[in-house]
Amino acid sequence: MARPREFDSNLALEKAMQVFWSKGYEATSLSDLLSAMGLSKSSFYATFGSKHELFLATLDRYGETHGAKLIAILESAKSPRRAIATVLEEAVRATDAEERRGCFVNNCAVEVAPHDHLVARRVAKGHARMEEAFHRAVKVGQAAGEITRDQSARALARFLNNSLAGLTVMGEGGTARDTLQDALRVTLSALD
Amino acid sequence: MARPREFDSNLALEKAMQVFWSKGYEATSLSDLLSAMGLSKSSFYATFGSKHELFLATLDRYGETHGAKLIAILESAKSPRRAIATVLEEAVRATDAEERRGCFVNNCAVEVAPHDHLVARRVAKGHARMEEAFHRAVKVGQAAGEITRDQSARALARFLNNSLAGLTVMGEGGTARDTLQDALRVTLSALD
DNA sequence: TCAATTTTGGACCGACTGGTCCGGAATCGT
DNA sequence: ACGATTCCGGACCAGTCGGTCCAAAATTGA
Repeated sequence: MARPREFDSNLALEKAMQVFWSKGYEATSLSDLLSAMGLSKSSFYATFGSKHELFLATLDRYGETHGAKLIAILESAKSPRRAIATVLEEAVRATDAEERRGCFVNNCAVEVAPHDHLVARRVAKGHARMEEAFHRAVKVGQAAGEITRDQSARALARFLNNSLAGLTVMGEGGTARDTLQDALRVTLSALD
Repeated sequence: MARPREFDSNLALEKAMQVFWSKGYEATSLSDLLSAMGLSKSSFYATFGSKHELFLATLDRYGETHGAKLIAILESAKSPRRAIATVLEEAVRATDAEERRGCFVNNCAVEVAPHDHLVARRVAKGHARMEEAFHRAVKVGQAAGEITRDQSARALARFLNNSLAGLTVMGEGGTARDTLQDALRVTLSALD
């Protein structure tokens, strides 16, 4: 019995994430979401509860997709040093996109986290997972002699995470690619 | 002739900046501004034109006050190396404040700049001024032998600017002080 | 004192906000 | 074919949004 739902809720969630990522939380209206997700108000509220709950869900989704992808790169079998460079270069490359929207987690850290502890928790978790991934990569790299042992793996991981956040934010501000590449180059040289 | 204005428009601008800095552009309503600035709607529009024009004015003001302060530190007669450390430490220290609100310019880079080229221009200018200040400090430091000459002063300046942006964003996301200090320490060690 | 000038509070505007609710349509198992 | 169940479009809600406008009050130089 029961009529089956006519929309793919996973797909709708993905669409919603794209909108939030592009426009931010406050600037995204219900009708923005409804038209992007392609469903009616009733279905929206029945399925996702509210704009805020949906937002939390999109943040989670971001972690499971984009976040996981970066982490996978860091854990790839190739040289950890090279993997780290790839991740940072990815942030620089994103600057070329027609639409600069940075990293969803960092956007949330700036716009929403200070006033919303549920968002803050997710942001902190996202950062922590990236730090752990960097940490593992650095440890492997140190063992392989690719990365300096003058600094602890933990400190280097935190440093890399911080530089990555910087790149995404500077990129959103419109900083030229060359400028970011200079910053990236020095960042990587700190691993020597 | 003419009745003199009853409010200090500079003070009102300062109050408005504090509100925008704390809440962001979209989340700040007209009534938030009016009550913080202590003036009526008519005076508001007669003096500042619109919410958006006021926002641009507060961004300019931020550059002339907070931005200039950081630049002054970088140009202080003391050791440039020490001055650079002070500026970065300042970003870490800001994390302790009852309200984490990061750097107004970086907040704008994330929330507004991607969709508003007037804001984007001001953000770019703010970043450029910081880069120049870092650049001068690095050059002096290199001449004094405090800072490595393995990297160009320009690249180091861009690297420092990027790390600073990272610290402010990570701080807003709730990152622990120790974590930021690790990142800071490695950043400074890259100057060796 | 008085006209000129400017500021002021607040009424008012249409549009839109996020959110609720209901009646009809669609699809199921039987 | 039919009752049960679920979905969906859209009417509707009070509140707020940014912004305009005007009449009254206040302060000026003369």
